Amino acid sequence: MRRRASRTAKQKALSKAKETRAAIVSRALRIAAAEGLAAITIGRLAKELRMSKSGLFVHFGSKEKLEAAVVARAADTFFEQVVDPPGEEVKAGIERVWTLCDYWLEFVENQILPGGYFFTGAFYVHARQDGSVSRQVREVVGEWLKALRRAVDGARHRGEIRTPVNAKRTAFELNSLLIGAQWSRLLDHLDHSKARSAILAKLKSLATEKIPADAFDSVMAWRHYLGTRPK
Amino acid sequence: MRRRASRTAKQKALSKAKETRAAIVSRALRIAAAEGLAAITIGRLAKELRMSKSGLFVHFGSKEKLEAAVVARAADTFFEQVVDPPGEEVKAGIERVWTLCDYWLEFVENQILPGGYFFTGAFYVHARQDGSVSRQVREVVGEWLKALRRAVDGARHRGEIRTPVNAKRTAFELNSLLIGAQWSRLLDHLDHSKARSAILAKLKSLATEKIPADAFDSVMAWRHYLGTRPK
DNA sequence: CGAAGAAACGAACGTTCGTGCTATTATGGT
DNA sequence: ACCATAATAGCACGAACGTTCGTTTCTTCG
Repeated sequence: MRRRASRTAKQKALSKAKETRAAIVSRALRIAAAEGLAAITIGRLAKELRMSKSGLFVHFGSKEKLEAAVVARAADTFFEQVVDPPGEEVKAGIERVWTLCDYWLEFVENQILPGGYFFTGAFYVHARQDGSVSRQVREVVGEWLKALRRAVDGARHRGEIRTPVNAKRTAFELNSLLIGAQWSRLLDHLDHSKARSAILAKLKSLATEKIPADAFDSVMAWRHYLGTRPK
Repeated sequence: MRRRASRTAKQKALSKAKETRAAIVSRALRIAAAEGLAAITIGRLAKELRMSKSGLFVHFGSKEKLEAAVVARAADTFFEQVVDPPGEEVKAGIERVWTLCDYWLEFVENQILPGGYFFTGAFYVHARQDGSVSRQVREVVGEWLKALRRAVDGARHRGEIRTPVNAKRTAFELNSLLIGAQWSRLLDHLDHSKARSAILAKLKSLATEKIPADAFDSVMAWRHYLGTRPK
């Protein structure tokens, strides 16, 4: 009984700590998304959150664990917004492929993580580094690419994509367009319409006659097709 | 006359200093290419070069100037290897476009800057930052894209690319494939053959009948065509 | 209310960062 | 060989880094 009581107390108390922890991670994520993971600093975080360095520190035990928490949170946000938004029907076929790309671009546009280039930037920094955080970053990026490949494969098995096509290569080309779009956006403040057109053109070149060719002619046409096609 | 003498002395001495300076920049560039610009540190450089921090420091006057020198050297290397290799005839038309892309990939493959992802990585880090170094990085990347666009435009004016085509968009798509190729290489140790095929496919879809379509069917076929076509 | 325990604090540790001084050593023209 | 001057070294600085410590404040249950 004493044990039970103590555990209850612990839980309540921990919930308070969890809030603080979450607040720290949020703030750290904002910094990281805008300036890179390396810009996260215990001292800076403490100052911004009006806490003491030590009080903040104990929530994680080490800088590395803090960074890991930030990456994990960023990954959650990304997958929730792009790969499987909760409460939304799972798409299939070419629509699934399109939706992945479309949401990816939206994710960057909306700056859900301010700066919006969290993983793209983080990946380049950590691609060749070792350390658990770097591994974590690479893993998330790998998961994304796997999801994209699975979508292409799914569309092929559904007969919406021509069969003699390499899913890996298609995913590679689509992913390239996405990254390139962000690149152009960062360089010239270009919007993503070019990228969306290019993606549709790519899909058009892959699609079977199951889907009317003119559906791919513009983003508008495509969205209209998605709304009106026979289920 | 005294002035002349003193200037001569200065020049000789400066030439010695220039060597040291160059050695420092080389070492710093190696670090930056492998671990990012941020990994450059006066202390680390001094240790690796068996110099004192201060002795090294005075060559540049500030960390920022050192970084600027590193970026400048990296840019020189890049343009020399990719955009206009000295002593090589300037290509034209579609061949010029292909050569730019091909050399770009080679630049990454050969790890001329070890790690090979100097500007791609640096760009992501500095795209949203301000400061003269960041501006410098963005400028180099902009120059590259401009060169690519000019090449596409040149090919169009030569009648080798279909006219109703947007040079900006084509350059965007090609650049995307390049960046994406490096991305895949970093993620999966993939080689660049997928990228080269995709680039040729893109060029094929753009080319006029001036160039035989089957020349684009593989890298081998393309290289053979380049070797045997009528001048 | 009072005791127990969690959460936050303040100060300090040892490093490393970039950057100044002042002194010493190398170099090269006369 | 000498001497001006360039090149480098040595040392110290203030700030910021991540981390640890002992102490204090807040929360919550009995």
